[in-house]
Amino acid sequence: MYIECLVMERKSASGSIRNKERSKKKFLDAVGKILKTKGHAGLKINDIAATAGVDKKMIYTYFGGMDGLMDEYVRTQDFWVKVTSEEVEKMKPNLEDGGQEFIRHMLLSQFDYVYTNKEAQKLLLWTISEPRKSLKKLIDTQEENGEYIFKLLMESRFKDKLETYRAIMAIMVSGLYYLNMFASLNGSIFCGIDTNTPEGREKIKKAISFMVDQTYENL
Amino acid sequence: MYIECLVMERKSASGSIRNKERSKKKFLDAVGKILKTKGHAGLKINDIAATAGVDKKMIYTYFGGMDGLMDEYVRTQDFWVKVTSEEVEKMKPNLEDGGQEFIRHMLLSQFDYVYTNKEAQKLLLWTISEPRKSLKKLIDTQEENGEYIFKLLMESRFKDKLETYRAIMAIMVSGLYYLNMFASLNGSIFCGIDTNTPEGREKIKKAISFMVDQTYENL
DNA sequence: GATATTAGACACTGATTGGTGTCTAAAATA
DNA sequence: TATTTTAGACACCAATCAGTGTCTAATATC
Repeated sequence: MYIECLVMERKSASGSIRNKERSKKKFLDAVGKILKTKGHAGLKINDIAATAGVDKKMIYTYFGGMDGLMDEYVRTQDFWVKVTSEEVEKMKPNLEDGGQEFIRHMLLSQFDYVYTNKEAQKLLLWTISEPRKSLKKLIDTQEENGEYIFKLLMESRFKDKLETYRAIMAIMVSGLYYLNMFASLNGSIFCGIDTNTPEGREKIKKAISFMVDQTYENL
Repeated sequence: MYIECLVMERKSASGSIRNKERSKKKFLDAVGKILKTKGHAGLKINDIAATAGVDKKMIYTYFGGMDGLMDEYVRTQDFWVKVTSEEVEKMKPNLEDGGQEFIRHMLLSQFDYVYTNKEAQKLLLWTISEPRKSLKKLIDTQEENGEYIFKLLMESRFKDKLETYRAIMAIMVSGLYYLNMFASLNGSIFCGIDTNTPEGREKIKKAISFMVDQTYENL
């Protein structure tokens, strides 16, 4: 009987009306859409089902419930993980500068990327709002990726100063994260800089560039 | 009739069993307590009433509803507004350095303050999670306060470079905000720095101090 | 002390939430 | 083609949510 069960396992429906994989994708897309517009707090199971246009019951059968769906959604996101791995290849030729131009370029493009990508912004906000295994895993993966870059590009250049270098990067990266999240909500002026105007953003970029240079020249 | 209404206005109850002001305070305290533990998303009217030990109906009669209560709560918070105004007095004697020591001290103490004060942390998170008039007003007040300091201490020192100085401060302040919120949730290691250990925090402080010095020396 | 007012206890409504049971028809299997 | 499986439509439940009406007893006013 058990063997039969295994043998009899049938393929998922792949018709034009009933299609498991297509419906799963619809759910995952709905999560993305709602996250982008309402943030993680707006991820209610009824809304997701309505947005996907598929019965909510399927969320339980496919993903085991909301948590499973959220986790699977988060697992499909890797945003800047791939961005950076593309960039790191592009930048490899001139790595004799200890990664100075690479890190400058990365910080500046990250700053704009998070600004334009609302989904990434809400995901970022999610990670500091709610403890969740899959979010932690996402962060850990990013962290590993970053570690690879630190080891590859900066370790030999900064040696015993590497820890301070790391701390400086931590402040800058989290600073640009926060500024972008701040910009799109309760007022955009922070320390007198309007992070929603091109002029304001240019000032931030200038500051980032200055700080990178100072770090490479004087640390 | 109208005149009579005005004249007849009686004092609020101030007995030991029924006491308007005491109950209002209980509500405001309950908001603080729930915000600290569950964050702004946990601010449900039933929970607040239960925590306060006062009937939820009173929230409507006293504050006009949840929004009114939240707004009044936010209005009572002024956290670092007073911190900085105390500090600015203390630091006034040696303002010939263009505010270098003042800003160093402010950033470092801000970093620890946000770390230990969960309520401030959740309030900060609130401001980048939900648009709300009273939150915007709180931010604007802070911004005015900061503007006063910039004008007083840094303007004459940095002159046409003031805008870049502002941008650097914006990055550092928001960086330390984000790092603290990050630390208390989905993993504490950011760029290889563990912001939950004294060693990790010391590294961040060293970096802050370095960046302040570089700014004052080379901007 | 008598009267008017109001703090607050309690019960209730309707909307929204997450979650499940049942039935049908589409699609896979034999 | 006949049979089995399952996608998914629909109805339903219990819990939780915000908000309101009613009644009583504590308090203020006279």
